[in-house]
Amino acid sequence: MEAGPIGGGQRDGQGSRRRREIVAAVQRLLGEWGSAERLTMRAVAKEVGISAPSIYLHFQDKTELVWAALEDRYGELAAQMAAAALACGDADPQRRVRAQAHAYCRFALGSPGHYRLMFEAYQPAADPSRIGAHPARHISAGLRACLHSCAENGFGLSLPVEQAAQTLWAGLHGMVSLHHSLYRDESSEGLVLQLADGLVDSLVTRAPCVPFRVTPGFETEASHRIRALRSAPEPDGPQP
Amino acid sequence: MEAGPIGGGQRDGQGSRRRREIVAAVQRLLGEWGSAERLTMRAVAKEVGISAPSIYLHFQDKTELVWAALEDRYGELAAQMAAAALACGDADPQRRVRAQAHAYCRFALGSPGHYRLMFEAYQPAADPSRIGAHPARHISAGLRACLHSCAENGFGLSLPVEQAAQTLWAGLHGMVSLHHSLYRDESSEGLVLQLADGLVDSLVTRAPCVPFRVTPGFETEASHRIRALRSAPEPDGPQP
DNA sequence: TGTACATCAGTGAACGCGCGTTCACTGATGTAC
DNA sequence: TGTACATCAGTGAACGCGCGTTCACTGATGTAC
Repeated sequence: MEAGPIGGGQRDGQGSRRRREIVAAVQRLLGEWGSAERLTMRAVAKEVGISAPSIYLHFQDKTELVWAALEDRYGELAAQMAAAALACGDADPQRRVRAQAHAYCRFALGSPGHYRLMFEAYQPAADPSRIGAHPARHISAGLRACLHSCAENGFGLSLPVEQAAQTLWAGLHGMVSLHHSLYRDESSEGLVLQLADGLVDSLVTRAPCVPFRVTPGFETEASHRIRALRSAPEPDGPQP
Repeated sequence: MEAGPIGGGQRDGQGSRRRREIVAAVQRLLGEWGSAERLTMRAVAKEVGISAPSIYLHFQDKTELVWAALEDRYGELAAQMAAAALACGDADPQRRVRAQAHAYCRFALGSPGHYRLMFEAYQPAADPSRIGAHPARHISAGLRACLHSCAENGFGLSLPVEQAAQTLWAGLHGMVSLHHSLYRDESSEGLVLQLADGLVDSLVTRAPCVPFRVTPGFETEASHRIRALRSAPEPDGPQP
C-alpha cells in the first residue's frame, strides 16, 4: 500500500505510520466507549481497517499496544492542567489550583475510557522496571507546585503542602471515580466541578487565620515517606 | 447428602443451606484475592466442593450470585462505621467522624476484592428497579449524620454539611482507590489513615473561626440537587 | 411389608462464544546482476 | 532490458483457552397405596 524507501518498509524513529494509525484507533475506541472492556485486538483491527494479526507486526502484544496508547494520555492530562493554570495568568494562585482541578475533572469526565484505564490499573505495567515510577504519579506534581506557590503567596493551607497535594489528588480522583461508577447518568459535570471547588477551598484558605493543623509527626516522618513513594518501595506503616 | 423434610429439599426462607455455603465461598474468594477478575462460576464451585452447574440450582445467573454476596457487605461496612462511631462514646463529634473515616478505610484496605466490586461497578445491577437507590449511596449517610452533629456542637465545617459529606466520601474513596490501583505494595494502612485524618481536619475545624465558605448558589440549588440524586435521575448541570 | 412413583440436589459432558495469539502463505516492491 | 531473489506488510484460517450456561441423566430420599 505504502511506497517506502526500502522494500516497502517505512520506519521513522518512533514507529511506522501504520503503528501510529493503530494507536490512534485505540484512542478513538477508548474515547467512544466509556470503558476498556470491549477493547479487543479484533476491535482495534476493525477500527483501523486491517486484520487482527497485522497488529502484531507493530506491537509485541496487547499490553504494549495499550501502554503505547496510554502513555501520551498522561502527558496530555498534565499538559491540559498546566495550560489551565497558565490561562489564569499570574493572578490569585488559589484560582490556579482551581483551574488545575477543573482541568483534571474535565479530562476524567470527558474521557472516561482513558481515565479508568490510566488510574484503575486494569492493565499490568508493560515495563516492569517502571514500577515505582508509574506515570500517573507525575500528575500530582502540578498540583503540588501550585499549592506550594499558594503557601508562598500568603494563602493558608489546612495541611502541609505535600499532604495537601496528595489529599487534593485523591479527592478529585474519588469524585470522578464515583461519578463514573455510580452517578454516571445522573450527576453532571457542573456538580463535580462544584465539589472540586469546595475541596480546593477547604485546603486553601484565603487567609491563614487558622494555624497549620499538622498531623502530629506527619511533616517529620510521613512526608518523607510520601516523597520516598515516588522512587522506592517501603515496608509497613507506623500506625498499626 | 442432606435429609430434608420433603423429598430431600431444605428451604428456610432466605434459601437453602447450600445457597449460604455458596455465598460464603464467594466471600472467601473475594477476601483471598484482591480483585474479582478470577471470580468464575467454576472457581466458586471448586471452593464449595461441588460442580459448577450445581450453582444454578440456587442462583439464576452469575449476577444474582455476586449481588447476593455483595448485598450484605454494604450492610457490614455501614455497621462497622456505626460501631466505630459508637465506640467513641458521646465525646468529641470530630473524633466520631475520624473513627468513621478510619472504619471506612480499614474495610476498603482489608477487603479490596469486596470493596472494588462494591464501588467500581464491574457488575451490573441485578435488579434494574434498584437503579437510583444503589446501596453504595447509603454509606455516606453515616458520615453526613456525624458531620451534622459536628455542626450542631460548635464545630466549624469548611463546607455545607451536604457538600462536606460528599467531599469526605469522595476523598476517602479516592485515597483507598489510589492505594489499591497504584500504591498497593508500597503504601501502608497507616499512611492512608493519616491522609484521611488530614481530610477530616480540613473539613471539620475545631472552632468556626473562618466563616462558612459557601460556594455561591450551592446551598440554594446544588444541595437540593444532591439530595435529589438519592431518589431520582436529573438533567444536565448548571455550569457548562 | 413391598412396590411404584414423585421430587430434587447434583453431575459429566458439551455447547457456543470471544479472546489473544500463531502460522503458513500471498503479493507488492525494490535490488542485484 | 529481463530475470531471479530479498524484504516485508498483510491475510485467512486456525489453535488453545476459559468463560457462562445448558442438558440429559443419576441417585438418594420420601410418599402413596
